[in-house]
Amino acid sequence: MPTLLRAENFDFKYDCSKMLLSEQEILRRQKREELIRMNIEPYPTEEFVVNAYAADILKNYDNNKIDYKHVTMAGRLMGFRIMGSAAFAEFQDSTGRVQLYFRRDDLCPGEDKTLYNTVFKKLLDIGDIIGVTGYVFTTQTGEISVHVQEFKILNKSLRPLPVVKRDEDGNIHDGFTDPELRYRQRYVDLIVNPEVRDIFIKRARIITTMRSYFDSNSWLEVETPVLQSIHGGAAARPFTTHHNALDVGLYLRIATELHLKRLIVGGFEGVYEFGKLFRNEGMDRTHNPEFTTVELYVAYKDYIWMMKMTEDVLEKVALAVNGTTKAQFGDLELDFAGPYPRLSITDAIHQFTGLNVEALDENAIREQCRTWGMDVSDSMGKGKLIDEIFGKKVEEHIIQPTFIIDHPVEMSPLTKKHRSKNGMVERFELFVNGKEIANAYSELNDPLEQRERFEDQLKLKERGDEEAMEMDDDFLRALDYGMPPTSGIGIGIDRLTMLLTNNPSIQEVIFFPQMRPEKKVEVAKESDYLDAGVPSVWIPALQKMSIHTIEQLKTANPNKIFNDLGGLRKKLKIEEKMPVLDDVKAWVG
RNA sequence: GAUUCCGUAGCUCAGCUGGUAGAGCAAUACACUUUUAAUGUAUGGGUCCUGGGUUCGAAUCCCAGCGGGAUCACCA
Repeated sequence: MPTLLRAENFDFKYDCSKMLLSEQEILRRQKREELIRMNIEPYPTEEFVVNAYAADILKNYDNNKIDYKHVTMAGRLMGFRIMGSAAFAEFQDSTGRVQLYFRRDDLCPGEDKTLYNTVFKKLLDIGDIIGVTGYVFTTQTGEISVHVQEFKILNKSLRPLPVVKRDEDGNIHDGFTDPELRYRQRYVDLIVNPEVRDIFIKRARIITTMRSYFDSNSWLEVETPVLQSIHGGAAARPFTTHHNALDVGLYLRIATELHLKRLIVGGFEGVYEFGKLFRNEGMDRTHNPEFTTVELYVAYKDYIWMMKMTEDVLEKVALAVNGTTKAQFGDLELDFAGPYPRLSITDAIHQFTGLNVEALDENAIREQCRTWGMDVSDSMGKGKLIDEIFGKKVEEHIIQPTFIIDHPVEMSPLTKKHRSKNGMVERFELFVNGKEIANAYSELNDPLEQRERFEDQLKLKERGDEEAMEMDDDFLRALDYGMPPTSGIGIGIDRLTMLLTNNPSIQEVIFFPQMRPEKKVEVAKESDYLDAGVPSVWIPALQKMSIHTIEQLKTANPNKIFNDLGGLRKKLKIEEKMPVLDDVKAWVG
């Protein structure tokens, strides 16, 4: 064993990305080697058959002790309390944690106590994955535990996990909390922060609940292209990419709308798609460049029907996720039980600002905006101004689920004109907690009017509006054949998940939110130093001087290296006699 | 994109007006047969984000850069 503890093997100084290893990482690599020397495979290939899970044991053992006389489990070691010839360990599987009890003389009934004294006590670490066989019992202090009779290493972990401690009241003592580390290394976050798992389990439940609701109505789940030569269906800046074989530029989709409506033309009565959309815009706590929506289109319906559908499905989703239609969000209690209030955009403005935009002309509204200090230009029409006022003055006040309906036509190029309100369209947006989470229309299906609306968009594009839609001739061709009257809706899955899991940040509900790439500094290997002419005995001394790259070595002052070498030779107990100054100059080159 | 705060051991964080780099957990060694975040004793562990500058001397002050958080702008 003593050899194990000397971190002198240079092969273990770097990880796979050539970063320098910490003391603990080197030690774990040496433990791995030691296991191999003892003919214990640290990474076994064969299946390990499990017949019990932590959550099940904790829940059912007290009422059904017979069934837990012989359990086999697999999971990760999360902590040890060793006391001589007996020990407790924290064990975590996919369902939760249970305590393991190890006793030397049970594991090693004969003379040879190596399995307990060496393999268990010395060679296992927090983070290792093991399989255990034993029986469930209750300790004197009343904790349901598994008395381990056999264990098998399933994976030796080479990197120390953060150790998060929780006391009886659930207080966290050493949290793994740095958002950057948590998002970049979500796997670690998931291992040590169980509440993070719960968010994603709820997210999955939101999706499966919606899917089964849609399926129960015989609407068809479909998939449409992500790579598109024309991006449409929303106002947003797209990502661009390139297809080599066709040698054409392509966009990543910003919406699924136009393809789904083509499928309604094709004769499906209802189609829906869960999928990623990509928008090349700013990132913040409510925006990720790729995000998930579901869009649903149902023929022979209008937006009034769609409001009822929305209330119904969201109520079911909230119930499925939290067991109640109410959802706690910060200090707020949101209630997803329908029906939700319906407020026209103009009434909403009147209610929250006192301004009656319907009675005023464009100029009067623009003046009012300027008195409020809003940044508005003369090119903005009445519709755009109404939209701006709503965004600046009203949106944030709408907390409980509310349908904002009947938007100005300028802002809605794919929406049918309102059946009775001039200049308006049949559209609703569902606002919750001041944020839009769904957007729906009575879909525009008059091909000629749709062409005019696209042409209006092109004019905006010519004036520099990067978000304006492009003309989509194939979509218009489809409408020429005839699309039944249809209502469609898009729901933001990420934002809905935020609301139902009480998370103010979208990064918390996306496994791997977009981050700037990590910059890695490649550290020189032993051979790199040797190539530069440095004898291997002096390499640790150079590393101690913080010369970790050959570039650093080449730009260093040889006199300083020479001087420091003298001191480090003593400190590192290097027996070799000192090189001469000219040798050092040769290393630097 | 703008403003602002932060970056110190594997993790969470101290480190004041510049003077030899600290704690808890984790790790290592020894002791310990029922512990509940936390047994005892001892030990090891650092590119103080990077690069410049000021200074006799910089984790600390100044400048620039990199990364992240928050707020705002755009957007869903």
